[in-house]
Amino acid sequence: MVLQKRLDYGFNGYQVPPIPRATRSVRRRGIIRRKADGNGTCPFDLLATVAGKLLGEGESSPDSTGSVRGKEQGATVKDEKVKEAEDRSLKEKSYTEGCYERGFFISELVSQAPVVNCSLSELPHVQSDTISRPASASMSSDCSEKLLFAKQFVNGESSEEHENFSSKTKQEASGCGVFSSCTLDTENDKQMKIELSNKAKVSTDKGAAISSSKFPDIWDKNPSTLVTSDESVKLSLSTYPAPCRSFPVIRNDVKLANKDDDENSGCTQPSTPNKASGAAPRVRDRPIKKLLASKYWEEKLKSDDEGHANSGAKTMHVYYNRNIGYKHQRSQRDFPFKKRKFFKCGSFSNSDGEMSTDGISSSPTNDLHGNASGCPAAGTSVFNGGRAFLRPGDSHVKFRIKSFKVPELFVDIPENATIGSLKRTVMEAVTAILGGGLRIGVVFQGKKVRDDDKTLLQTGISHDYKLDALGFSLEPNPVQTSQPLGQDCRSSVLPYETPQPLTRCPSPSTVVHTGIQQGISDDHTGTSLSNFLESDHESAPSPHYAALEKISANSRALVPLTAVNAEALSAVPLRKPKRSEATQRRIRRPFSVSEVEALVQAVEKLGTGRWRDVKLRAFDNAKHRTYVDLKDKWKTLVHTARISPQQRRGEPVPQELLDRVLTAHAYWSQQQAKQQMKQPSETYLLL
DNA sequence: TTTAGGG
DNA sequence: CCCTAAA
Repeated sequence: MVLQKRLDYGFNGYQVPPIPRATRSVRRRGIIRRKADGNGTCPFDLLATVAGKLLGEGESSPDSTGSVRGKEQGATVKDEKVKEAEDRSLKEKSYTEGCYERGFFISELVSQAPVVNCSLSELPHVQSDTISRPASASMSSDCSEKLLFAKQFVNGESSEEHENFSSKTKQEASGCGVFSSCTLDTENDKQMKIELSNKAKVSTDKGAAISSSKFPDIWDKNPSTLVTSDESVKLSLSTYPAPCRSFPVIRNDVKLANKDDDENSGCTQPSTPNKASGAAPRVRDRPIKKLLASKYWEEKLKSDDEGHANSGAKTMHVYYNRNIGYKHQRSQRDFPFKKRKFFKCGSFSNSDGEMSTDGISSSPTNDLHGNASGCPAAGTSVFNGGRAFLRPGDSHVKFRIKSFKVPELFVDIPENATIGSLKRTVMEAVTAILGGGLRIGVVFQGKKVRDDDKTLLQTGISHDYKLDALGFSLEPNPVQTSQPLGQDCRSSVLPYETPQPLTRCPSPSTVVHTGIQQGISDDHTGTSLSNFLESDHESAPSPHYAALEKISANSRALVPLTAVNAEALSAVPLRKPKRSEATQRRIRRPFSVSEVEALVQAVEKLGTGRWRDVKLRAFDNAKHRTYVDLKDKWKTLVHTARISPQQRRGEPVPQELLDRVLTAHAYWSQQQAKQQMKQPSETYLLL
């Protein structure tokens, strides 16, 4: 029985570390400089820049070594330490600072003991204050079973929410209840679920409308484990930030700019009581590679304390990365990660305070407020506070994006899976999300800026713009298949410009970490990513992917099952737009006459429709010729044979061969037709 | 993974 | 050649 148990983890949001870490490359720094002048960059460029940094950076530096805390801890379930970590994470998340919390809370409820509160309180990272609320909420539900509940709260809701917080939490708790229903009700069943989500509450409650039934997919595969109850769904929806996520923006900090390192960066909010916030920052910085490594987490965790790695001081110039790696999306179901269907608009913004120049986190409340503004009922998801500074004489507007949040993830993993596998699973999920394609949305003064051609100046984004006025959001690509919810919410958002290829986030790990940690850094920025689930990491060109893949590979050994769902917001697929370098088109290699002959000969013998055999027979050693290539070549040969010699291009193919092509084609077509005749007849007979 | 087709 | 739906 035990073995059978699974854990579902829903991570609502991971935060993506602030993009940049100052340390090494520019990219790390979150700072982006843009010209403010009219001629300068347009919003679109800005977006691209942001996205590029986020996604594009392939490698992140892994400096950190230490222990990772954030996520891992959260993830790790083992021992009390683990619990603590979870708690921590919870706290952090709960920390209201910025957004509510983006973190997740993970509480493990072990048999009947509603330990939650304690755990929360205990959470190391978090200052007790921040978290308590959420924690309580989650805590409230006791689950006899082990219940891991991690949630991020995202909120951008207004202050009201803030007040309501407790109530909300409760609700969420109830949401847990859902789980609980699974778990609690059936005490016998042991299930462990972890749900991490950033849920931003969506003012628009389409969510309500959404019933679990509508989104069965997510869970369906493992019904037992998954939470299907409507309530849960609702909750999540409600919580969820809409598809559009907003995140805090960036502030231009001169000061920050100067700093390099993680720790230094003003981003960190060390000062603030909320540790959670602090934690987040750390995460961000880490390079992806490290992230990958299991150690990665730990390191981050360690780093957290001290440093928040924040984006470095140096200003970065934006660059666009075009890495786009991704491949085809697999069906959602197949994909290990489950997507979350709904996305509403969730938005959360960070409060200004957080955004504060120094990187000082703002008080939670502030955040909330900020959020509120950020996510209007209307549903604009995005929001954030950002500041732009303009130095006199400087026509550039600098932005510093502290972090983007990664939207929730769902992980379904067996109870007996190892912590390591859990970590990997999460990592994979995160990776998938990031790899799915994102696009950036810009919100300025409460409105989405859709005109990519406008300059920053024209838009009003210049040195003197106000802090909260500018926000960026990560939006999922519309491409994704399912996005039932997401669409609704924000389809409006989508309309943005076409996505450009974004580079990948520098460090996935970071993201994750953050996530775990919880909304730590969020304060500033919340981002929502949409995720897709693309299964193929392979395709991903960027280094990240490589790293990721490794991870995943490793993890696989350990983890049997994982289902993660990423949600997709509505959005445009980033990747699609352009194929980044990563996915280069294979070089064109015209077939030589000899190859054509070999092909013709093989087809004459084997017939069409057996391309694999043809490949094996005639091109077994031609690694670059795939059976698809052979098939395509045959197709073109047939076409070539049918057209007049004058219309043919390229290296001329002996007419003799072309004749054979036509002959063989006709023959095999006939054969095929005969087969068809028989089959159908049988079918008819049956009918 | 292959096949089959459209792009 | 690429991309995908189907199988």
